[in-house]
Amino acid sequence: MDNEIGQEIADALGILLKRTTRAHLHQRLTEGMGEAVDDVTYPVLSALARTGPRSAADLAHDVGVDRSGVTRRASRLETAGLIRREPDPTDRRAHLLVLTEEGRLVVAELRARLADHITTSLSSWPPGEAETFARHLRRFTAEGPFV
Amino acid sequence: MDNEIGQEIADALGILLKRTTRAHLHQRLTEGMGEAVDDVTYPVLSALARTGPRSAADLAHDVGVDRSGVTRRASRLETAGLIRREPDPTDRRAHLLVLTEEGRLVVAELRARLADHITTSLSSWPPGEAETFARHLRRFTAEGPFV
DNA sequence: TATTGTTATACTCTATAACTATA
DNA sequence: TATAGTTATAGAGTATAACAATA
Repeated sequence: MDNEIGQEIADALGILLKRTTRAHLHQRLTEGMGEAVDDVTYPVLSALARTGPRSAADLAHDVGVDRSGVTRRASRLETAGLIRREPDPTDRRAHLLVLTEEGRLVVAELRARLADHITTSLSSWPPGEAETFARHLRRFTAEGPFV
Repeated sequence: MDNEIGQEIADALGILLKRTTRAHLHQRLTEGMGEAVDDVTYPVLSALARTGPRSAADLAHDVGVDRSGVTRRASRLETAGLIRREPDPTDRRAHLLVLTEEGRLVVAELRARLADHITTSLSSWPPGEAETFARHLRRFTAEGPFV
């Protein structure tokens, strides 16, 4: 057997996927953004920022919950003023979830903080290796064992 | 700003850390191992296999829950016959959680399946790049933004 | 006094199943 | 019929706070 590499990656993923990882990271990075922004609601904001206005059913797969879960998260975000619901002009059953201006600012700020945080943690790496790692990690998530 | 790399890694992590990732992966890999083995209880088994018998309070940090959480998971695993509780000879307040023979077999099998699964998904990578990625990922989890 | 394992409690988040409105 | 958003419900998992036993 030659599974050393697989084993090494599996062990590292075990640490990354610990339940507390997301929560701790977000807790540290969401300072001053209000209670509505946490590791549960951020994927909704992030997906809207990445792809533009979407319906709840459409977002469900990206976020990793079903449409009732998207509805609940959207309601929290709407109350906080970070998104708004608009009727879908092409389908009167559906609503589009749209980032408000404040929502856009929050996403931009949190994305910047997260990227900064990661960049800082890579600052001691040899030149070029961080780039290589980023490329590999992207490929791994795109075609890796989770797909 | 030169946060392209940080941003790229952040986006990839967003996919990796999706709530459903762990659950789906485990669901696919725990075929035939009984109901007690899932993404919630596996970290307990895995930590015991890695470090030997431990107390619940001692395991809590590794697993990412508090000691009451370890107790609950341990009770499920004990009922399933995968671990047993033994008195700690050095501290009569504590119990050591110990893998049974069946527990050892389950961990070994699941570790092998996981490593195989990852190795397979990397089989199309250029020679040497998987090794590089594994090394980078280990370093990233050891000293990265989560520490 | 402090820490151990355990349990009861309250809380959060989830999927499922309903419901109404529209395709 | 099927799918949209929403809501009530039940289930799983958690942290917190208690408890008795031991350090």
